[in-house]
Amino acid sequence: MTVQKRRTQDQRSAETRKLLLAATIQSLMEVGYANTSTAGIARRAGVSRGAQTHHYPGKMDLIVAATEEMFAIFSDGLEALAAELRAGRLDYDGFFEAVWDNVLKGDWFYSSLEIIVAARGDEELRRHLAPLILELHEKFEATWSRSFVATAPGLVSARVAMNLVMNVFRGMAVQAVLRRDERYFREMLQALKTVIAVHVRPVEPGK
Amino acid sequence: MTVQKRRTQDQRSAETRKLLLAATIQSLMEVGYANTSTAGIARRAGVSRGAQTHHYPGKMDLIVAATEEMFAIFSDGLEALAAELRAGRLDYDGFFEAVWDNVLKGDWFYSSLEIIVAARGDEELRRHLAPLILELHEKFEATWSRSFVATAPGLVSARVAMNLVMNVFRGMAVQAVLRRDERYFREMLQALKTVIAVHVRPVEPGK
DNA sequence: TGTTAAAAACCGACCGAACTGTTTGTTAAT
DNA sequence: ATTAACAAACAGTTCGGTCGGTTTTTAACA
Repeated sequence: MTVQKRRTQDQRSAETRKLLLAATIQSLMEVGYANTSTAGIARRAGVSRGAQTHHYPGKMDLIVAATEEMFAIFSDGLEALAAELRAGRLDYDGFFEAVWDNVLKGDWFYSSLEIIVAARGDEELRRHLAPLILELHEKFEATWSRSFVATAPGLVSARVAMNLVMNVFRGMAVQAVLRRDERYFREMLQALKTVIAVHVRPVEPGK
Repeated sequence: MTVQKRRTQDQRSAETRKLLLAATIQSLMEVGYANTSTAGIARRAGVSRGAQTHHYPGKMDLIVAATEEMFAIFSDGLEALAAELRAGRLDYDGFFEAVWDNVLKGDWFYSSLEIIVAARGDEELRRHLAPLILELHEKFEATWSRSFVATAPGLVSARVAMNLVMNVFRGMAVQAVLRRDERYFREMLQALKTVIAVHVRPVEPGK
């Protein structure tokens, strides 16, 4: 006989939603969008299907809410690393290594890739996600421009350099799906750092 | 009353298969993997479902065969552009523009992205695709190393530079799904050319 | 060369499984 | 008592795979 804790309605809602969103992200990460079903999410979350439909009536609601959560995790994570860099507790190389590690090892990147790709074939999903992506990019750029300065802004601005880096990471992660080769990725990462270092450097710590 | 052309069995097979593979690629491009069904493919191809199952019994057979076709189109296209570059009929800038144009405008890139992402959640599909990807990469590297030389091979080799470029393109294409901004992409492309030009240059035409 | 049996290509109906959304009923909180 | 949270069964659809039957081509043979 388990003891029933008394929880407020808000607590019950919040906990159930949290479970559902975490299960959604996990499902996208593990089995991909094509194999992610609302029933499967409810099962993973340990929540009845009725509870799931109550909080998120349609599959789209679940996906969009999970995406918001992922993007928040992502931008918070990047900002935390950038703060370490600005504080001088992480150097240029270490920062890149840490970001890449976050991309490849964290749940959120591949989950968001699944969703973005799915959105390509789903007009409604795309409409919901587009503003979220724009907001995410703005946060990225804000974080990045607080942390790096361009050596020759007229040629390659800090903002553009950042987008190059993020795009390389995106591309590498896609490639990693079918080509899991640690040595190759270390080589790529090293080259990326070299190539970007020409155009951008961290702000002076403490400045 | 249409006149029935007499065709050999080989011709009939080849034509039907061609229609089915083209329809598969088109379907992946237009509606994505999640919304691509075997019945839909047969409909697009103007082929009965029976004929489809005869030539490609399972969905996987269809997908794998279509992937082989796409990869062939892709590597042939890149080699053709590189040949133009080597012949001096295309300069460094023009080559990059043309490759990017191929990526964004052609059917094959997003189709292959759909398949790669789907493969992440499907062990069997991944097993079938992995060797195809390796073969494709080898062709890329062969084409590229015939066409470019590194300025400082010890620092960033021609091979690694190419992979950086391809990864940036991959990343940009993914980004383009939710952020269709022509100006932004031109800016990125310009920066990419600038950044890579430091480490790599085309072989001398005619050499 | 004309005939015909075998093989290949093609057709479309059918089946079970899985999924999303809906609905009706129950329990817990206010 | 009223409302929100939770539970579970149900309905309609779609999908991938299977299968018996038909048409076209091939090839053996008289």
